[in-house]
Amino acid sequence: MPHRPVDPQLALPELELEVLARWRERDVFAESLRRRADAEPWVFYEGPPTANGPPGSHHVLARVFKDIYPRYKTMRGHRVERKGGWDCHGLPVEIAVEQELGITSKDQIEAYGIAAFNARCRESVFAYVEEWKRLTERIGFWIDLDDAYRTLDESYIESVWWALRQIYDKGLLYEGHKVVPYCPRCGTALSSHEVALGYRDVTDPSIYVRLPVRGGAGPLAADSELLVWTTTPWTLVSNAAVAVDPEMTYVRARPPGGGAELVVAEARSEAVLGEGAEVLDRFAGAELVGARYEPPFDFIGAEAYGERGHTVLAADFVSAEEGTGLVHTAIAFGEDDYRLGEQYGLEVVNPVRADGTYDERIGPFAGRFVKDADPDLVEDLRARGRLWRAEAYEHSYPHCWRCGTPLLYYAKPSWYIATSRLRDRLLAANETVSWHPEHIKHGRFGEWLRGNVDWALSRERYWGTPLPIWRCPAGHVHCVGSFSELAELSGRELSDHHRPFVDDVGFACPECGERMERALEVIDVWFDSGAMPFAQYHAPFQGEERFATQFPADFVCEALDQTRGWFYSLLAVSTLLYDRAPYRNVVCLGLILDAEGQKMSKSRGNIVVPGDVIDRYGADALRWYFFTSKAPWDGYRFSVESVGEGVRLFLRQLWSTYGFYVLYANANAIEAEGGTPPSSPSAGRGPGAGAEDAAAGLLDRWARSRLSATVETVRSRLDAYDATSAGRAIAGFVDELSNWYVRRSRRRFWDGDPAAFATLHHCLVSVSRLLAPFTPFMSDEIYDNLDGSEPSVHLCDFPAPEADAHDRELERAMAVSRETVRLGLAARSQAKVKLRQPLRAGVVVATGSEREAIERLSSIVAGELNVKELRFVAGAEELGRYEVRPNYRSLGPRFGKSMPRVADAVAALDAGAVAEAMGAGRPVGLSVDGREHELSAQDLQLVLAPPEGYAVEREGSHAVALELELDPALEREGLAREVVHAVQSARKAAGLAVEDRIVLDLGGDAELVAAARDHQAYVAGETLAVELSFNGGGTEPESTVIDGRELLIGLRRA
RNA sequence: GGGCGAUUAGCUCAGUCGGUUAGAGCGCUUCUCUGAUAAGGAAGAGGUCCCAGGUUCGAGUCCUGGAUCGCCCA
Repeated sequence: MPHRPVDPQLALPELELEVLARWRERDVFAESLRRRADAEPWVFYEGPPTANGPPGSHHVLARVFKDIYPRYKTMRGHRVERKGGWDCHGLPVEIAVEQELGITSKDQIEAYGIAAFNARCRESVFAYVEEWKRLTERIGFWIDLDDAYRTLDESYIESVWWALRQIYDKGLLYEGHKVVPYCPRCGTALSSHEVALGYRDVTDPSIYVRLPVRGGAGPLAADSELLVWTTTPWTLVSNAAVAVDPEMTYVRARPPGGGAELVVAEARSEAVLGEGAEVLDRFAGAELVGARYEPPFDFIGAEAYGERGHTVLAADFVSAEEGTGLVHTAIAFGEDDYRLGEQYGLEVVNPVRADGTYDERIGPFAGRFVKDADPDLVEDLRARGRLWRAEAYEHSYPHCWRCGTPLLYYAKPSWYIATSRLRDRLLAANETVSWHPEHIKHGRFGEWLRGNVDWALSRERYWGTPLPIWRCPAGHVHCVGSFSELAELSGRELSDHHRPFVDDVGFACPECGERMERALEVIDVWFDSGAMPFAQYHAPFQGEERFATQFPADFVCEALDQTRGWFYSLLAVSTLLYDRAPYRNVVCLGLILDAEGQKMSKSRGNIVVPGDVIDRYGADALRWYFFTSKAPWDGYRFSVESVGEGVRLFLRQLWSTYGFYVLYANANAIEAEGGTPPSSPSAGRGPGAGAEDAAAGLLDRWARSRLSATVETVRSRLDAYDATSAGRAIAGFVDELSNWYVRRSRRRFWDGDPAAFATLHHCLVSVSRLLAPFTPFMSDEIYDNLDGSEPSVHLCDFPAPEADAHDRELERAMAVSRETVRLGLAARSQAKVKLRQPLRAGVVVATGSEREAIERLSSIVAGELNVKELRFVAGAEELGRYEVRPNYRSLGPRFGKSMPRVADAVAALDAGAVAEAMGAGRPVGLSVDGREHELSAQDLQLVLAPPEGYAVEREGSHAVALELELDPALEREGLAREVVHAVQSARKAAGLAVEDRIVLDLGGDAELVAAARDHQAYVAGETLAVELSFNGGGTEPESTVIDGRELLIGLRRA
């Protein structure tokens, strides 16, 4: 047999394991790279995961999308290196290890020992690496994990040091203050990631504070008071300034109950002062700028902040949605405050100690925890008449996720990269990138870049790339750019540059000769991953040539949450070093939710384990689901069941079509053949085959044309990173192949028509190549069995459209014909006449090109409808009436507001006359509002009105009616078909193979037997009976009832 | 609180340049076809296209506001 028999019971998981074994045995992945060794590179970057936990469904999602495009591009002729990567550093790793060790603070880590702690971290990040490798292979993700980059490697760290030195040399690396969330109990700053864990709804005081101005100036009177709002009274002791929006309108108003004039934003006046405040003046915020006022507390004088202390400043963050439009500003305790202070040169004054208590400067409050002092501070304000109003305010506020202490926002020293100075360059680089979905580019990502602030690089942690900064007591700074440089300076060689080993390496300051010590921080892990384009090759120390061909990437792909993560860090590092984008195309994947739309989480217990899906439906099914069920960036409602549907619909349909081919190819001893089908499809058949053969040729041509069109679509969609549409186009073609081409060509396969085999073979092999990037397992199985001229489909080129195969005219004709069949079947169903009963004629209403199209394919239509002939009528008169409708698309723009009256006038036209005029190509006159207009054919649509008393189905401009009257000959033919059907069932029940010949004997109802006798040759031919007799069904007949008549069937293998 | 996205049949999703009768698959009911198919075909039931305004001759589609959900950020 030329082909392995195909098990109709598709067992994908088992099949895939066999294919995997074949890939290993034939070394297919490596071979696919070798064959493209000299081809033009197409560059993929792996965004490194951390293997300190098992891979989940979202990882599988990312990995299959990371797989499909490289496979596609490889087949299109590119060399696509696929170097894996592992992200090894960072706080999440440290936290996991802390949990393992049962410790919760930095003190405990240091007591445990940094070296030992980091050793645990090093182990932890590879804890699940074998599981990752297994799953990666199992889902068919081709990536080289044996040569993966690892961010903890010495070579990787050295490249990162080099990059930081470049940035330092450009003057973009500096130490500055940043307001960070800080836990006073744990004594450490928290990362944003940690802060996000600890938001809680709390009630804080919400107070309005009066700040009397010092001397009236501009619109202010001498006794005016500024009104500010805050929910953190404890920060009032270090009030440095008041911020206003210079563009906003403010008022000076006397509140309803009298008293001093208060200044608030006009928009907040009523809400804050109450109804009936007497407005004395209106002015822009700009006029307030520079005014001096008395601070809420006197503990710290204006001079401590500098020249502009306790004055009104213009700011861009003032809102009039809450508060008063005048914002209390404490430089040390807020992000906006701090920036404003920087902008106006205000000094940072922080009277709060590291443990969260006031220092001695705050007199009576010294030593108290700031949050606890809130009520007393408010009381103090009230006693001094400085409180306008106090309320309770409910909002979400961050707390330490470990100990529950409310976090304080503190200005702390930290190392920064001045990315904000490169904002325009970042934006320019972003312009060169093609984002999928597109809205990310100028939406989430673009907005983020526009709001770019300097990159806070340092972390007071342990497990990370050490910051290569050394300082001497005189404040000189040296940034080390390589290991050899450090060795030269210090005279020490390290085999591991992690903490703590690098910490005690010191050297003499090149400027002053004093000993330089390392700044103890490590760097943000995101910088690690952002450095991967060069660090993965240890460039520029090694691998510089490889880097040159592998930068920038053509393609990266991660989940949406990486916009501010890896997508940003890559772009930032690349822009800092090379002033260009590190990638050309980005695909952003959405989130995976459970079947109810809930986020998957361990606590909800709704995690879908990828292995479960794969064991049940296979990796191809899972991949197909991710690729085609929806646009990947919209996210998924994922469950084991949801994957099953795609299997049934598509993979089984393909498998069944493939199985059909193999079954009959083997039965007819058709050899595997690679090439295209013969140009003359009916070649080899006897003379005078006639219309049937012509139709067969048209079906073959149609299949090839649809294939070519599909190839074109798939290529253009994949080129646009739209796997969803591409996959759906393939599914559409497979459906047409199975439910139309094969269905209408079955007889030819039974008869062994080489043209049919060649066509289907060509289509299936092409589909296997189209599908290779999507479902690499099944496609390779089909390819291997049907073609096999290469060791794997993944070593083939991607199909190219065959320009000469594309016959749009034929495709249109087939579409109309299929529509006609649909109408005819509906008419049959309405008349309750079985399809096995032949009818004399189908009457088709169609004109012009539609009629020509159906006529051309009439034997196909007639065959499918089981009618002896197809007749055509041009007019509707015989079958129904026409209605005429306006074509809004063409008439709307022309008539505008008169359109409703045009529609009325069109409805009033005589449809018959319009049909006649249109048929003759004459314009149709129309009178609207007393004026005459001429309408052309394209302005009007003729629609068939529902007829009465016919078995007719209509839609749009054409319809099909069936002649239902039967004569005895037709009835007998119908019965003969029933007999054939019954015998076929009996064959199947007896377990015969499709090609088995039989000896058949029939008996039972006289009319059935007579019908079979009448059509003896037909019955014998259809059932492969080498002998047909009518002796009552033999000795042990099977009995079947057809329309109340008994048929006795006796059959045995010949 | 800010930014981004989503909301169309019981479920999962299409819906082109704004065009008047909004589709498919799954599921359900009834029928049908079958020398590949757990498939296919037909009919039926199933819709306030999230809500409210607006633009327009005409809005699922465009604009504004709101609701709900999700993500990112604060």
